[in-house]
Amino acid sequence: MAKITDSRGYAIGEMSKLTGVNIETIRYYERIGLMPHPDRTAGGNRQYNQSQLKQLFFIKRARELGFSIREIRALLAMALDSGFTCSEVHGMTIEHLASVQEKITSLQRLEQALTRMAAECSRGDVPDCPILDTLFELA
Amino acid sequence: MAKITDSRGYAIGEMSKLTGVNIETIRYYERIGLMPHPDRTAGGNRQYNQSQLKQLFFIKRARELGFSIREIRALLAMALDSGFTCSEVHGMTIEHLASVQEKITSLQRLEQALTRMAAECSRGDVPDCPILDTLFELA
DNA sequence: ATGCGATCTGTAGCCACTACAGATGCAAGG
DNA sequence: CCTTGCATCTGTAGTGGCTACAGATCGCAT
Repeated sequence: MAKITDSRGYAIGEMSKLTGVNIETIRYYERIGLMPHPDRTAGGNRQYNQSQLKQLFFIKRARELGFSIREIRALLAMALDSGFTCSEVHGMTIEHLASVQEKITSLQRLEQALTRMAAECSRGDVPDCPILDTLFELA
Repeated sequence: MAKITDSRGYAIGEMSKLTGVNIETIRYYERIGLMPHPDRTAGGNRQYNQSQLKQLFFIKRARELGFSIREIRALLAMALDSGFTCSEVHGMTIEHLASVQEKITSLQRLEQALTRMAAECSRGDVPDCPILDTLFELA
């Protein structure tokens, strides 16, 4: 049984390269308690283990899915304590999905408004612009 | 010719009610130079005029369209100086539109991923969850 | 004159990072 | 063993776009 992956742990730079999370951000996650305090070398450098690497991947992926830090904290608590239930996780996911869908809808409204405004514009070299007129109309 | 609207100017609270912009936010806009310094009463309260009201409406609308403060600064500069051209405004609008569309696309990708994850979930009362499994997979 | 809501200034907090400065750690080459 | 030079350390401040106070003052109606 050779110790392959866990032999000496990962320095913060390796963690960063492996996960794509910025070094400063990793330290930030530790500061706010999203990542645990890792071991230190004699000189004081951080040394991470395999499970901490997994956790950072987890956070990275959840962030990419648009979960907030607060939500990730909850997801992690569920993932690490064994007392969670799958339906709780499902609930959080559905809730988050709804907020993503809301954002999409409101951005699509913006898109339409902007498209309409741009279409009305002559693009000429004149200082008279229907886009600015629209913005300046008193409601 | 009765002085109706401009008679004594608007207090900040009126500005807020008329435009829907928070009082603190109006002061913030002044601090960062997005709104001009208005006149003051003898006692020091802000008194806004009609054109400042128009400007605040402008800002409000542009924010609702998702323009950043920096972009609004540029739009305002164009709107207030007469040296701007319509095609410049058009350009900014198109650029902003593109960034809105990018956001929509990326949110739609999130939406799909979340929907897929949620669908795989049994929602059971068990501590074994494909959603967390997905997040925990090493890439 | 008084009461009370509106407004004042100034500062700190929010989120999720990012960007330094200045001091060390660590590993490889000479 | 020593230097070199990159990696990492801590701590603080800045970003955007507000929001939320605290404690003082204004202004208007009674």
